[in-house]
Amino acid sequence: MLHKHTSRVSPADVLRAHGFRVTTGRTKLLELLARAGTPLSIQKLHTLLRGTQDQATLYRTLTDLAAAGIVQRADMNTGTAHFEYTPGREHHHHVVCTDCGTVEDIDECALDELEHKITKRAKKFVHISSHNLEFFGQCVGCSR
Amino acid sequence: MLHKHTSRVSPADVLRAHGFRVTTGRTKLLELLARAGTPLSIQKLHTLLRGTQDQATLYRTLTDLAAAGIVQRADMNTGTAHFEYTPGREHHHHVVCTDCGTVEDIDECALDELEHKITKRAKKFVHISSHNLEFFGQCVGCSR
DNA sequence: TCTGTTATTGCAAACTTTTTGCATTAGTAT
DNA sequence: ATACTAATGCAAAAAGTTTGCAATAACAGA
Repeated sequence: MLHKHTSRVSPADVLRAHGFRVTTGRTKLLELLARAGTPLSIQKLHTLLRGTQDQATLYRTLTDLAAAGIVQRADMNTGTAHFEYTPGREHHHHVVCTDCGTVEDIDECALDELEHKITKRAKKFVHISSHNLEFFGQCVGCSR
Repeated sequence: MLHKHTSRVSPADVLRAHGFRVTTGRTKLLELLARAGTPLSIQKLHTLLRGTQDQATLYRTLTDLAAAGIVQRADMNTGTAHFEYTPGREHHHHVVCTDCGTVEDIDECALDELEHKITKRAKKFVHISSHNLEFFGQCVGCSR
C-alpha cells in the first residue's frame, strides 16, 4: 500500500500538466510539501530547503501554484500563510492547536450540503466558489 | 421591533461587565461596530472614527475585546484582520465577494454536529474550542 | 546538440500590517 | 479630591509580503 500522502503522479508531472517549467527549485519544494502532508509556512519551507530558495521566490511560486490548484493556502491564525500539497488528496480541513500549532487532518467536510443551501438562500450571491474552514483547540500534549 | 443589529445592552455595559474601563474611545468604537453589523478592518475603523483613535490603540483594544469575546476576528482573505461586534448576535459566518469584498451573513452554522463528530474521532485533540469559516464567491454585482 | 526566447530566480529595496516601548492622559475606587 | 493604574498617542521597530531588475536556466525549434 502506498503511503497516505504519496501521490502516484510526480511533482514534475504535475508542474508540466499545468504548463509550469519544471525547475529544480519547484520540484524540491513540491516534493517537500508532498512528503510533509501538512500545511507549512514560508519560513518553515525556507528553512527545510536550507535556504536554497529565496523567500521572494517561494512567495511567487506558491502564489502561482495555489492559483493553479496544485497547492492550497490554509490560514491557521498564526499570522503567516501556510501551504499544503493537494494533488491526490481529497478536499479536507484541519484542527490546529492554538498553543503549539500541531495540525490534524479532518477527512470529512460536510459543507457541500450547507454550501448548496446557502447559495439558494443568499441574496447577494448566486454562486459560492470556495470556503475556508479550520478548527482550533488544544492538543493532548498542550492540555496538561 | 428592534433593529437586527441593535443589542439591548449598551457597549458601555458590555465593557463594564468584562472589567474594562469605559473610555470614550472604546465606546465609540463598539457603537460603530454594532451599527455596522458587519466585520470591519482596522483601517476602515480608523477612517470611520476620523482618526480619533490611533491604529496601535485599535489593534490593542480589538485584541483585548476579542479575547473577552466582545468582538470576533474574521479572516476574509484580504490580508488585514476584520472585527465584528458579537454581543446579542448568534454565532454565524459570512459569504465574502472575492472581487469587491461585499459581505453577506449566513445565519446558519451547521458545524456543531460536525465538530462533535470530529472531537470524538480526533487522535491528537480532546476538545475543539472554536472554528473559522468563511465562504467565498462573486457577488451579483461583480459577476456581470 | 546547439541556439534563441522567455519563464524563473536571487538580491535588494519598498511596502503593508502589526507589535512594542515609553511618557502622558484619563477612568475608577476610596 | 486624590491616588492608583489601565488606556492612549506617538514614534520606532518588527514581521510578513510584494516588486523591480538584472542574471540564470528551462524549453522549443532548428
